[in-house]
Amino acid sequence: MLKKEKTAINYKDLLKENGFKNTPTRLAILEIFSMTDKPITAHFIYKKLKGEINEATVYRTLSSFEISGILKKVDLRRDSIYFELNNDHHHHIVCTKCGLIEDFKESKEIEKLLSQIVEKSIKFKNIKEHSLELFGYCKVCNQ
Amino acid sequence: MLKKEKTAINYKDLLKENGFKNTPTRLAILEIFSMTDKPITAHFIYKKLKGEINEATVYRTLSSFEISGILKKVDLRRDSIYFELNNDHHHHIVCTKCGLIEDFKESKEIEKLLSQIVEKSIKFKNIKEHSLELFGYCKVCNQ
DNA sequence: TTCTATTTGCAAGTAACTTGCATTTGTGAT
DNA sequence: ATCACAAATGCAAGTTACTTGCAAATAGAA
Repeated sequence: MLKKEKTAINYKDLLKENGFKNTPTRLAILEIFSMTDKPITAHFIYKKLKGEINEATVYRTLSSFEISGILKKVDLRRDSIYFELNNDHHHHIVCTKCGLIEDFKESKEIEKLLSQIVEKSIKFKNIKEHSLELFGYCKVCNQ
Repeated sequence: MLKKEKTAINYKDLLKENGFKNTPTRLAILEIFSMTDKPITAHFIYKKLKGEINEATVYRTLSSFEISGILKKVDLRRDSIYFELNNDHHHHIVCTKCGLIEDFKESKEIEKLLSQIVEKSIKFKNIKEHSLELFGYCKVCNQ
């Protein structure tokens, strides 16, 4: 198992705020997310912490972090589900050939147009989130 | 196995255009898609045709239809992948509680804003498609 | 009708999680 | 500091959704 270590950012409080116990496993997982600027999979985290953590624990942790809102699920049309820190709202452009990911921020205009769609909806009232991902070839793969 | 039957719409030509042989299985699957106005899963199709078709064949057929462009994959954040006919471009509002789906058409404005995002991208050139799904509670589940 | 590549059925295999249960550990109360 | 207990973890087995290998069947061309 992992040993307790000090972390730069205060993840202890983040865990506490969300009703989680402050364990080395959870700190280590949050560390990896903070060091990685693109969405990652459970398996990626498992490999990074291999020997120090059980894969089932990774899945369980990611799942509870997602429910509490610390993490966000991202579907990149690949084999498995990706997660990223849920601290700034953005979307992705994904190369379906090599897997390259580029982030983009949603403009105020798009946000406004989406909320208009919800207002016009007959059956829906409470829209919490949305996915918006672009798929295609990056400049390298497009050659 | 399924017997050959006449279908109202000419799926025979659709299959031929896409280089597929005209089999009862494929016609039956296309029938189900044309009768169903929302995205469906491989398992849904299998149940509809139970006893007349093998589940592996359903998966194989959906996969090749998706590659050829007859069908479109939709990720509705549920257990399995959904498919729908790829004949008119639209998106979905999904109730994460009961699974209710409402379609919406993308406005010209959104389309324009998305293409501006691609133009501004440094790493990407050839964007083929995008996902845009809204998630939340429908009016019934929101109570 | 015959030939052949494609399609299908069947069964086994795989990848990505999930779950049950025993053990360990963090945390608040004493 | 110690205790008590719920929460967290490890391990192994289970599940689900899908995939693959291969032999048999069949659509479509000749």
